[in-house]
Order: sequence, then structure tokens, then C-alpha cells
Amino acid sequence: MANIYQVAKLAKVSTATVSAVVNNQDVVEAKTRKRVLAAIKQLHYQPNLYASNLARGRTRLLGLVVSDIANPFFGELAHVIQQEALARGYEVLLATTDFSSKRLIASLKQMIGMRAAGVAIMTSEMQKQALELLRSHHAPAVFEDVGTADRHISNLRIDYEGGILKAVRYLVDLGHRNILFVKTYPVGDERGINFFSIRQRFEAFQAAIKSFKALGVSPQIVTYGGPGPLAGLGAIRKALSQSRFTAAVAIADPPALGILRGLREAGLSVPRDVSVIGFDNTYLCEYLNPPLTSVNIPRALVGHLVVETLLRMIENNEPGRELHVETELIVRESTAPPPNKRANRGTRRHS
Amino acid sequence: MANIYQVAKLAKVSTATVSAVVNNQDVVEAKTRKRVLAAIKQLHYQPNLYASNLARGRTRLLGLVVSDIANPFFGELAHVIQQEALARGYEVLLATTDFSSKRLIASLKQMIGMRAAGVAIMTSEMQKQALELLRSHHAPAVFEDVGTADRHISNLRIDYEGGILKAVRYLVDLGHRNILFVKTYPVGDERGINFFSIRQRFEAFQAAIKSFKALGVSPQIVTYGGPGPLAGLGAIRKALSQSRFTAAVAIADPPALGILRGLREAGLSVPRDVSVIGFDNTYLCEYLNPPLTSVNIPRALVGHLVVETLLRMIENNEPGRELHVETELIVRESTAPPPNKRANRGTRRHS
DNA sequence: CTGAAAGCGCTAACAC
DNA sequence: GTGTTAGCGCTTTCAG
Repeated sequence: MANIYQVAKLAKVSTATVSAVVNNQDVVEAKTRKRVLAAIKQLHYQPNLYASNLARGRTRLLGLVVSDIANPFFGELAHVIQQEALARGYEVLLATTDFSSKRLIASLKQMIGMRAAGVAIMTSEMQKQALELLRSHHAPAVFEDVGTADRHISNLRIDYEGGILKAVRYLVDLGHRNILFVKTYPVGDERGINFFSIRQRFEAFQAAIKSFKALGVSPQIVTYGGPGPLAGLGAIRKALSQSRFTAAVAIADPPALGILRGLREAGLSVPRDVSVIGFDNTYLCEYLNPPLTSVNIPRALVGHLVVETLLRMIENNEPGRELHVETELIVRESTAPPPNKRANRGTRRHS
Repeated sequence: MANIYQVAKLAKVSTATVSAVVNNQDVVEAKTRKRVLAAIKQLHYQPNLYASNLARGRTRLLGLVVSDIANPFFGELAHVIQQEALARGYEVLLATTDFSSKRLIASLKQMIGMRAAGVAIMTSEMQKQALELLRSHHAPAVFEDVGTADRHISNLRIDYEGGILKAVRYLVDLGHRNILFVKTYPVGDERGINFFSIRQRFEAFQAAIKSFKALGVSPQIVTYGGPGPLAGLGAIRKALSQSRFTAAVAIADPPALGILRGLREAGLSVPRDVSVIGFDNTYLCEYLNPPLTSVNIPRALVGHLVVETLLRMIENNEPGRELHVETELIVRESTAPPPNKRANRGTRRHS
């Protein structure tokens, strides 16, 4: 593969000139430039990125690591972040962990190895080790829910708690008293992972229920592991056989898919018999049958904040800061008052 | 950031030794190795990938470019390809084009710049330019439906035609005669793109219809641009106002979402009033209401073939070859015989 | 406006 | 086993 010397020789200039042309440094005479361009085309020259990054000593590369690209939420988020970064002249390197902390560490190492100018970690699994890794390299980073910001690390806090509270309150206002929290979780390949966002949503649910205790609201919990929709299905089957509830709150939209299906196969109608609320408000929600009520996380805002913050840290050497994003409940047709006369139930009616 | 010299100095060895340790070349005495490891840890040394790739002169990097990660099909495909590559000791660099041929070219250039050992292009937009680019660099590649294989390029052919034929035949066997093809397309940022897979599916539909002409089967076509589900919704609204059909075939699953919703909002029931068939058999299908009949493309097989073929070209210098993958119809609950007594219709019944 | 040349950090002969 | 050293291909002063 042609290199810069061959181009220089063919164009009868020095490598410095070729470099200037390639990088659009506006200091080359039009005539020379044209000659160089011709040589480049003729040799199909494509600069070696390793050599140029090595020589340059810095990159315009942002790392983004997410848990699971199969969840549309992450897909949409990755998309806006990429757009935003591109517009600012940065490339983004996307890595997926599949909820494995090993892969998280590996991805981070790769990004450090590629000397990414900044890194955004939007995973639900967390590891102290990941934090330390980044910290020891002084790589600007934004973590979701890492605790607190410091010199090189910004902390993005999404108001899961408020979102859950709004969801529960809405159900309570509709008249629901037996509310099920469907706590699904991915099955990673090792233990010791802190599925932070899951725990957080769960605790938020407990807190929300508690605040309505006086109204006689009682929580039901069902736990089930597996990939999104399947876990939701498994969970709801389990719940139907052991709990009584008139509403279910899912931890994310994909599990809600499974919940809807499980309810349907049990002969129950949504929202007539059971109300269902999802989380993340992915684009799927409005195309489901019935359209799914869900808690929205403003992806565009999150994406913008992440990139903006990263670039401020990178380019202006600003310290890490606290980012705060609100959530809201988007009401659709999967929620309604609980069945009127019927007693609460959780198993198939044999009517 | 610490470099290899500092590690070498601290460990009182040469850089060659550090390099050997880092790359697990089993030629270093345990004692020395331990010293080096300690130094690495102490300095938080992380090798500079640019330097090492530059020096090495080759990479274990596979490029993968897809159109749209928001379509779960591509997400799943990317996932299996990544798994497969990882297992063979390769990293994969994922790029998304958003159906823009500009971005296709840009992604390809980046991959060439990173000297990817091989590249897989699984996009529906195609450009001669992309082909030429790869060809001029002798980078092993596998294209979907590029035409024919040559020395450095393998051609993956997915039997869309057979899939569509199976779908149409199934509908015809059920008794449908007025079948709508919902031809949605992404709105890219420029013209001149060949949405190959779309055209192909469309032509396959026309051919299928033709083969049943004797039975009185007549095709309806509706065209609409936009992002998947939205395009499906727009298309079906348009179709309802102008055509008569008892079954609809979508070009992919996401548009089918929109179709289901559009039918519902028109007061039509699936499959009682209209049957619907999707394409790609993404995981969504079985969670929809009703579960969606769809044409399956065996992602695992495709992923395996792609990686296997690429590696053979890379490592054994084998020439490009023809890959062939079959499709099959997965029947679920969105298809049924057409309404019995009622005349064919396409507008809301005012009964 | 263009050229010469010193690195960037690492790898891989080759020598010891 | 381990050290020396010549590149890998590009960028970037600094001269001219």
C-alpha cells in the first residue's frame, strides 16, 4: 500500500507538502496541491492512521461504551452521541459490554490504548476498577451514576427516582393498590457486578410505594434473569402464579414486551385487567398494541450533555461536573383504572 | 502517559523484554517477567496501539459497516459477527452509514486507514465507488449482493427472492388475492443510492405475483419514505385510502410495526381483516400483538459465514467466493385467510 | 511556499 | 534470556 514517500516522490515534493495537502492546511500553492492530489489519486494513497496519530500525539476520538446495543434505548443514545460528536469534528468508538465487567475493562483499555480524547460510560454494570483505570490515565470521562464528579470525571445523574415515583403515583391515582415491580436483570458472565441502574430503579420503587403506604398501596416484587423480553415473559409468568396485582412496572421497555405477551397468553387484557408501564420510552412504545405508557429519558439532551461536557473537559481543561437530567411519564394506552368489581387477582380467570 | 521506555527503565530491562511481556511471548524468565509486570502496574502503563500497530504492520481488526443500527436485525447481526470475530482473536470496528453513501465511503476510508485486515459491508445502499475503493486496496472484503466474487471480494447472497416467494405463496394458499407490497425506504441525504436490497425484494415480489397470475392474484404497491416504523405507518395510511387488499407484505420488520398500528387505528383487525407479513424475523416479531409472521434470515449463519470467509481470505490468502444463504417463512399469528363474505376493501368499514 | 530531519512509541530481527 | 537498534509512516518545527 502506497505511503507518503511514494506520493511525495511522484509529485516531486517533500512529505511535508503531502502532509499539508492531506490535512487541508491552507498553505500549499494551488499548482503544487493539484500535483499532489493527482499523485494521491493515482496511487490510491490512504494515510496510515496509526502513523499519523502516533506522530500527532493526540486524537479526536471519543469512546462510548454501552451495555447492550439490542436495547433500542442504547441504540438511540449511541446515535445521538455520534451525531453530536461528528458535528464537533470527533469520531466515536463504540463498544458493547454485554453486561460483562470483563468486557468493560477490556473496552476501556482499548480506548486508552487508542488514546481516546474522552470516554463516556453508559453501562448499568459498574466496577471500581473501571473508575480507577480511567482515573489513573487522567482521561476525561463521563460516567453514569458514578457517585461524584472530580477533576477528570463528570457524573451524569438521571432522575430514575422521580420517574418511578411519577409512574407509581399515576397508578395510585388511577386507583391501583397492588402494584408489581418486575425486576428483571441480564445474566452476565460473572458475579460481583453492580447493576446500578437496576438497583436504583428498584429502590426508587420501594421508596415510592412507601410514600403511598397510607393509601393502602402494597408492593409486589418479582425477579427474573435473562435477555430483556424473555426475562419479562418469565417474570410475569412467575408473578401470575404467585402474586396478586392490577398493575406492573417494568425496569425497561424490552421486558415490558415480554410482560405484555405473558399477560396476553394468560388471557388477561391490558389495560382492562392489568396496567403496564415501561421505562426508557423507546420508539417501540408507540407501536405496541396497546401503546405502552413509559418513563421517558430525554436521549437527545443526554447525548448533547455528554458530548458537550466531554469536550469542555478535553478542550478547555475544565474539571468534571455534575449533570442532571429529569424524566417524565409518557401516558399511552397500557394504563387504566383497575378492574372495578373484580377482586384483585393474578391468575387466569376461569370465567 | 507512561511509555515503554519508562517501564523498561523502572524494571531494569530493555524495551524488547517489556514488549515480550506485554504480548505474552513466552520467552521471558518468570523473575524478569514479574519485575516488568510490577513496573507496568506501578506506572499504569497501557501500550499505545498506534505505535504498536504501526510497528507491527498488520492488525487483527475487522471492519463492519451496516446501514442502521436502529433496525434490530443489524444489531443482532453485528452482535454475532462480533462474537465470532472475538473468538478468533479479532476486534471489530463497527460503522453506521444512516443510509448515506457519503458516510459509507468515509467509513471505508477510515477502515482502510486503520488497515483493517478485512471488511464486511452489510448495507442496503451500494456504490461502485465503495467497491473500487476496496478493490484498489486489495483489502479482503465481503459485500452483500455485490454482483460476483473476485480475487479479494466475496459475495454474500441472501435469498430474498425465495423468502418473498414463500411469503406470497403462503398468502395465496390462504386465499388472498389482493396483496399489498409496502415498499418503504429510508430517506438518505442524497440521491443516486441504490437501495439494493429494497429493489431486490420489490422485484422478487413482482415476480412472485406474476407466477400466481393465473389464480387471479393482483399486486398492489405503496411507496413511502422515512424511518422504519414511521414509513410503515405512512405507507399503510396511504394504501388504505387508495387500494384494496387483504394482506400486506412489509420490506422489513420495523415498517411492519407501523403497518400494524395503522391498521389498528383504522379499526381493522389483524389477521381477521388484513394479514401482515414482515421481513427479517427480528426478535420483536414474537412479542408483537399479534405475533408477526416474518421471513427469517439466519443471522447466526450469516455472521459465521462472513467471519469465516474473511479470515480465510486474510489468513490463507484464499480468493473471494460466493456465499449463499437461504430464507424461510416463520408463520405466526398475523396471517389468516381473508375475510369470508366481505368484499375486499381497503377503507374503514362503517358497519 | 517548500524541504530536511527529528521524533512519536513500539516491534522484531539479530547479536550477545 | 535479554539487549541493541533499525525501522513502521506520518507530523511538525525550523531553515531556506
